[in-house]
Amino acid sequence: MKIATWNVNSLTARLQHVLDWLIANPVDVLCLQELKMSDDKFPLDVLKSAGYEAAVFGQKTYNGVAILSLAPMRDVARNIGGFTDDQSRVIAATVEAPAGPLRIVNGYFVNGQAPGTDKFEYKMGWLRALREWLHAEMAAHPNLVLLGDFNIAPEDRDSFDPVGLAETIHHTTEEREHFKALLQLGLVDSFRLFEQPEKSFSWWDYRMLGYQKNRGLRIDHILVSEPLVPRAKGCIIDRVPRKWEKPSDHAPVVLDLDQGV
DNA sequence: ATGACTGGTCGAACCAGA
Repeated sequence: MKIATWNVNSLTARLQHVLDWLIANPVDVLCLQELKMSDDKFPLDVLKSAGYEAAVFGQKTYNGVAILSLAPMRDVARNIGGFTDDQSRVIAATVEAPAGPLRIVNGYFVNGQAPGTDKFEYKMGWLRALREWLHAEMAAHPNLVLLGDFNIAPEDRDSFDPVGLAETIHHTTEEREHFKALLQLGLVDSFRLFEQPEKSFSWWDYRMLGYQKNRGLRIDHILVSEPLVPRAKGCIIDRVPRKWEKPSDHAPVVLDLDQGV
């Protein structure tokens, strides 16, 4: 089965791209971020016609996340348990897969703007709360996938300019420590389980020909809990829709998960 | 050095993204 994540930068602007991409890539689960729409605007019907159930946690103008799934979902949870947040950034659901239930946790992590700002402090508090909540979530759900737009480039090789951008947003030691702390919970960065091209990125700035010059960052990730590691068959970044007209600035990331034995 | 693009909200220039 395949599980994907894609920050679409407005589902209103990108609905046709999502539908076109799903026809070419009929993944079992697609996690979306930055819907930029309230729940009542969510295109449930058209996605249903495409074969997908949806669990939605929208927000007007900013943020907003959703899980699309071919199989029914249950136990849908919104935002980080025990953490009060007026921004819609996390949705979780359990998907019944052939090899047993999978807990899907879809996050649109805080951007954080720049170290020293209020937004950066919000990012740090948010990441701390996420980790604490995930600790319990993983105990309850051994087969767990944490995926989405992390807004963290975990290592220097995940940035087009690690020296020039050292200790700037997405590259700070503090953010990277938070990423490592997620791994220490028992999660594995599935992309790095496999050999990958150098300069693999999932986001490119719209400005200054960012994509054409491959000036990007790898900030969209799919982490899997340890029991799922032997089932991971591949993880790729699909740059194709980034070349379409009026693209999202992010590309989808796709994990191929074996059915298991 | 700062700007650059893009989407949303408006109903003109913002904010926010990364």
